[in-house]
Amino acid sequence: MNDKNTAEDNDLAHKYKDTIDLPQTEFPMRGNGPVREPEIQKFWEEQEVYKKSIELREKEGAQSFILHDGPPYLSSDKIHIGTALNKILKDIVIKYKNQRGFRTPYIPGYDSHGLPIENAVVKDLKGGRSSISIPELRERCKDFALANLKGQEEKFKRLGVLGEWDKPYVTLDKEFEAEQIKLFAEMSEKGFIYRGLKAVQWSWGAETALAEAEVEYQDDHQSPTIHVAFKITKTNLKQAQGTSLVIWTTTPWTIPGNLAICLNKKVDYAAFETIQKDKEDNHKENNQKNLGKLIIATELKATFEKETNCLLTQVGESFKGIELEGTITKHPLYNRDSVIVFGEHVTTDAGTGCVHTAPGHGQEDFLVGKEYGLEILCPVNGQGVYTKEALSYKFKNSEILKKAAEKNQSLKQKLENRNADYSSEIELEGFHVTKQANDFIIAALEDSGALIKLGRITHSYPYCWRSKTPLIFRATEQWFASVDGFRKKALEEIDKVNWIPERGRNRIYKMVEDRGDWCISRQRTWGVPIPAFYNKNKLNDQGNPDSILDKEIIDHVAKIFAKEGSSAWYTKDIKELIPQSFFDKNPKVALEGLERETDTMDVWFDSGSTHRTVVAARPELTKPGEKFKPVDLYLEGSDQHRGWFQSSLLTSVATNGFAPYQSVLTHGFVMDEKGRKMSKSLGNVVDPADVIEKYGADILRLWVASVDYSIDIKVGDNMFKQLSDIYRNFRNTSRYLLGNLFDFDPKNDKVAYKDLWQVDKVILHKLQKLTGTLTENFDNYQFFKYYQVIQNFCSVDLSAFYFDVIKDRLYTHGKNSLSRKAAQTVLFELLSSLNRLFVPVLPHLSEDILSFTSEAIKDSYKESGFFAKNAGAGSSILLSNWPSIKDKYVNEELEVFFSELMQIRELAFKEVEELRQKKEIGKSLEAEIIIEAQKDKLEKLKNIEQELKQVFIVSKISFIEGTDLKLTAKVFQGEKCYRCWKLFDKEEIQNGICHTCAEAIS
RNA sequence: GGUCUGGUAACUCAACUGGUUCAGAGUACAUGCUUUAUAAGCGUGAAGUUGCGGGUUCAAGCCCCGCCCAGACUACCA
Repeated sequence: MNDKNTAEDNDLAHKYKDTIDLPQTEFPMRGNGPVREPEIQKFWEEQEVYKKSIELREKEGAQSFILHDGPPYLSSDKIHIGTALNKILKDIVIKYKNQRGFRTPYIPGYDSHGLPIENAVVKDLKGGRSSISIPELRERCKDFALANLKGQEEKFKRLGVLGEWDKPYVTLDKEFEAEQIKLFAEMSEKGFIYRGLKAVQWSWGAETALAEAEVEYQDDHQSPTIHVAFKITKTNLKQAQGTSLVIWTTTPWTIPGNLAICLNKKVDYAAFETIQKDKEDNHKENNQKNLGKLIIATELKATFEKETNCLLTQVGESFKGIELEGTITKHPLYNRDSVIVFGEHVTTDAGTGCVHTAPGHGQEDFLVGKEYGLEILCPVNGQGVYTKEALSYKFKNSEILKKAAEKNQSLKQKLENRNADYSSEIELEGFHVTKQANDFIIAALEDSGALIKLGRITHSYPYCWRSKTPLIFRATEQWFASVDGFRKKALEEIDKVNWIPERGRNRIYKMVEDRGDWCISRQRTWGVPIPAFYNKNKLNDQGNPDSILDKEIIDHVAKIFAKEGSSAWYTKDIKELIPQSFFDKNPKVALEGLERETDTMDVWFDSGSTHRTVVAARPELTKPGEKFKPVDLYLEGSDQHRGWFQSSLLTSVATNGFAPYQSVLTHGFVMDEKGRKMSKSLGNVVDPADVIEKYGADILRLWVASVDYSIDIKVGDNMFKQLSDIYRNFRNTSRYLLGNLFDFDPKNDKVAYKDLWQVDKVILHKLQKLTGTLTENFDNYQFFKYYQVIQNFCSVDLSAFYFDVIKDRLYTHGKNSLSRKAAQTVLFELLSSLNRLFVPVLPHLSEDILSFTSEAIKDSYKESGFFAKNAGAGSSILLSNWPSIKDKYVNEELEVFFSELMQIRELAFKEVEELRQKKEIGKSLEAEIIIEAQKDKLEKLKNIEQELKQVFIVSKISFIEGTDLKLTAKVFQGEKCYRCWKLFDKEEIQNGICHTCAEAIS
């Protein structure tokens, strides 16, 4: 081991230290994103980089690449990590495509109408929603939405997302609304819009019908369960005479709507003599009750006995359900028939095999009711309260009702408010279905003797996503888009779209194939009004005023909306909303008999119409002189298969006849580090704002680029810590490049390819390959491959290999030596490429790198195609071109040479490491490597002896001819050059330094 | 409940249509070196029963069946 710490050592080392060419740069080692990024973003804004990025490409005559933004919802001014992911993915695509020379307008959008906003606003109203007028309420909703828009916009910008932030699209824009109802009119013209009665999922909490998307199921819903006997009053089947059918239901409040009992034609039924044991009274002798003969499905006998505490004894032959055709029973509460019908949905999984059927209160019931021509009776209003049609009931035993009222205070209250005597005839009108009606009906059934058993069940039940109240089924009149009218075309179009990943195609295909008609109307205030009128003087089949949906009127209204916004619908006189020409053409319609529609459109219709209201309407998004065509890309979370992708597809196919997009890319959902869903209760929610505050936006963007977004995406602090390390590696790689290029002027210093060393050529080759791979990865939207590949290049090829190997040349060979300039030539190519390759994912880092790049190098960029044409001096890195592959640097042969070299290097390092472990050496320059190899191989290696020493970072290599390749290392007993630190034979050192060094400083 | 997707080292990803040897990289970790990228850099090392259990095959991380876990979508039990 050489002595290191003598005074002489220090003197000499100090003497020569100033003569070596160490890297020089101010580029900070740490990114300090939280502070530095906002500065960079300010620079982008001041430079109007977004605007320039479009204009420069336009001047080049570029093709457009249109990524149409799906609008996030404005219910909050914060953004979710999933939204951040989405926006960053979009921005990566846009930035990349722009670098590739495309004209890439990006117009951010916002979804501003709908229930959640309305609810939030109403919640803050002191006097409730009725305390202010509709236009006032709408005004507040608008303010609320726009305030949130400001908040979200700020956060999106902070992500480094570039776009038309000054002119985003918002679904509440006047022009947007005007175009939207025109689109609606067009669908109506084509016969795709109709008004119909439907059993819809109804939220009494929100007083509206809900779209499928707005329904959520709760698993722990508790319901009462009742077994109820319906006396048969007329039947042709002998076994059924003098018996009752038993139904089972979990919604007692639907009993007033009962019009039928549904059986399965093929299921076996039988009448049973039924004895019920009274549980509480079972010591007494008299603890049994004879319930008479009851009919249920035979298969359910045991279940029934258990559930109702009964003992069943079959009477007579069993029979198929079909044999009860024509049978009539009596409603247990009213003097009304309940007829027997049949349906396939009746199973023997649960209940009694006899299904209580209220056509106004259930999907299946509704369909069966229609099939059998039953009245669609729905005695419940929008608030979930019985109407007059629910009739009345008089208790024989008023004690039963009294007891029920004691248990249910709200029922008691209701009864007392009415001053009702418990024994009088009680109108059901005014009872709320879940709050009072259930208990009342149960009591009434008990009183009438029809109630066999009351129980409780915990099951999953649909709830309103906003008001969190249980849903009911209600048959109501609604506006629909008839998907049947264009389903076939829509499916054809799905197959023409490029779905990324491919399975997205199957998903949306099946959804569109199976879906029913699209219920478009919402009984809400905050939305685009459905531009329809009702004629009180003409009634439809349901006895309701006839509806008018007329293109001429809508076009007229659209003009008003375009000028004043859609609130005009509520503030203007009807007279102003309808053009005179309409009355001229329809002389039978009188103005006095008309009422305006109060429903608004489903918000999915708002966003689903953006291909018309935004893409076709904004000149930036259509190429000058070009007709509207499907945009290149929609990019959203996979939940949008049922949402935006579908609503956009449907409205576009219905009106344009084609899909609004050529490609659709979907990403998965963001989970926590363990792959669990994020939820407030688990406390595992990652807030993008926190990440930015702690690590900066580039780290967040790097995370986006590092994960396979096609499946579930995990996120957590550990990941960000690791990403920071990778980021630091990128940063230090850049810092090394900048530092060692401080004196390099590409104009004068570039070294010809033939004068480069082998390792230089290898790296240039690898850089070309890297560029090729990354281009491919981006073209295929495989960002995580980009991340892996570029990371590997920076740490393995550069940091651990090339940068280490060329240090001796850079630092000691002399400022203007060919070998130093050769290495710098490569570093220059690396800087020029990497700086731009970082852009899509790490724009801030890229800008930072450029700003610390020497003027000489920046000058050379101007003419080299580094930037978009005409980008001008002081340009942002965001105006750069994606690096292209330089064929002159591609050299496949070197690839083989390189991998061999790396293998040998590995062997050498292992040997050297052994010496180090034995404490015989410190740095590898203190070692000598002895290579033993076959003659021809040995010759090859001998030829590049100088280079090999650099590659192994040792001071000497000896060659011995042998059979197999073998490397050994030993301590090199030489003298140290105090300038370059390599060891030499004693006689080669003069004044403490070697010949080469002496030459370098002479 | 149904359909679909995924499960490879602590983390992010590899392993072409089943086939070169103990399933590979990077990061993290351990450890040594360096003080000439220095709040940096380099070397070396350990780390995986490829979710579990069967099966097909000369051969399975990859194909088949079952199960477990996670997620998404969809439906709803009257």
